Amino acid sequence: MYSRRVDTAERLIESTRELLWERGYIGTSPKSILARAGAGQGSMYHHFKGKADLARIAIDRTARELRAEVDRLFAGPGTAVERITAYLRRERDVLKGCPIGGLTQDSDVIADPELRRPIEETFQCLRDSLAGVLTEGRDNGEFDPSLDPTDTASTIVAVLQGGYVLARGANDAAQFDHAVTGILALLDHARVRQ
Amino acid sequence: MYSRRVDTAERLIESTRELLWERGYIGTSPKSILARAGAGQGSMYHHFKGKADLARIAIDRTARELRAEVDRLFAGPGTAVERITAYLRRERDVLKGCPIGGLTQDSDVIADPELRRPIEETFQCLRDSLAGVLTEGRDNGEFDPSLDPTDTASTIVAVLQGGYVLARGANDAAQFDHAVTGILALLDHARVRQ
DNA sequence: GTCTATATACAGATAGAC
DNA sequence: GTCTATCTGTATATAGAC
Repeated sequence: MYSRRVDTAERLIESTRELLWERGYIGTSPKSILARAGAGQGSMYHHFKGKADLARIAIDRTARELRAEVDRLFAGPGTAVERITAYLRRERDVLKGCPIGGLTQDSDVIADPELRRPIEETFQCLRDSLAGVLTEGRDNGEFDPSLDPTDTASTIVAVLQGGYVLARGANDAAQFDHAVTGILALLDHARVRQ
Repeated sequence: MYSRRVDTAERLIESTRELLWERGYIGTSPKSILARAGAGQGSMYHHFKGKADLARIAIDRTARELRAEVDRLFAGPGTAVERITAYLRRERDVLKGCPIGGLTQDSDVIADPELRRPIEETFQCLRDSLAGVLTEGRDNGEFDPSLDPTDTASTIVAVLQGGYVLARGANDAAQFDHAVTGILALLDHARVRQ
């Protein structure tokens, strides 16, 4: 039987995940991680090689969680438009930004292939899921045959990520919603009418 | 007659602009600014109150430049789609990211109204320009009357900002182009055919 | 495993000489 | 106006006691 108390390594990883989301990689110090986890220097360097190692594990976990949620949401029922709408309109803390997309602005993350890879894989996963749904929709007559599923999927992911950027820039979550409303309206124009 | 040699304050501002673009606000130290400008501590604190003051002036200038270019590009001739295409396809160093949009990920920037304001104003300016062009296009019959110019403008700015995010995440500028191609195709579906 | 002590370098700013 | 010296605190990591 495992201890009911969450162990120190686990608390360090979770604290790192929160801080990476709030402050980015450059802005997250080992000291702040230790303070949040309630641990001492020794614990961190016992369980992990250092800041980069801990960050890699934290980012990996966040990316895996996001991909799992994408898989779950797109596996559901509904037309292409319905599933895309559900994904774009799903509840989220817009002003916190995307825990994965936000890291792309961090030059130390982008420069380190170990840190960047989970980000790339997450975008790839999301794009693939969207492209799959769009292809389905096109092939069963929901969309105009001229619609390109992969380019359109890229556009939808970009609207999502750009929506976070606009919202944070204006300190107003509604900016995200406007961008989503706009892309859904445009997608509607690409639908085949009977 | 002014000295031909660019003065120290000017070099400090330009160095700060570059570093903010490359490393963000948190990641830019006074030391790195001084090294790039070839100046000593004393010069910086003589001309500016400190890092935040210098950053504010640098961000203001970058934002103003961007807005001026937006005004210039949208004042040109052409249909709505042509002008929007020209803006989205204009040459840019995609992998460096947007010098304004990238700052939205920086929590210290977003938390300081003085630093955030020029970002908000720049997005507002871009959205207004796009909305103006889209309204024109809708009113002269280029677009379907059901097209909402302001939501669509938000979407286009989001695609732009999100395109940078995707490109940096994949370390591949083509990701930006895919997203742009997708939104232009969707806009085409909203056009009125004769 | 976890703690505290310690080490080197840098962040960010001030003081005062020239 | 610009420089160097100096200051307090933090970043990141290692050492070694318990």
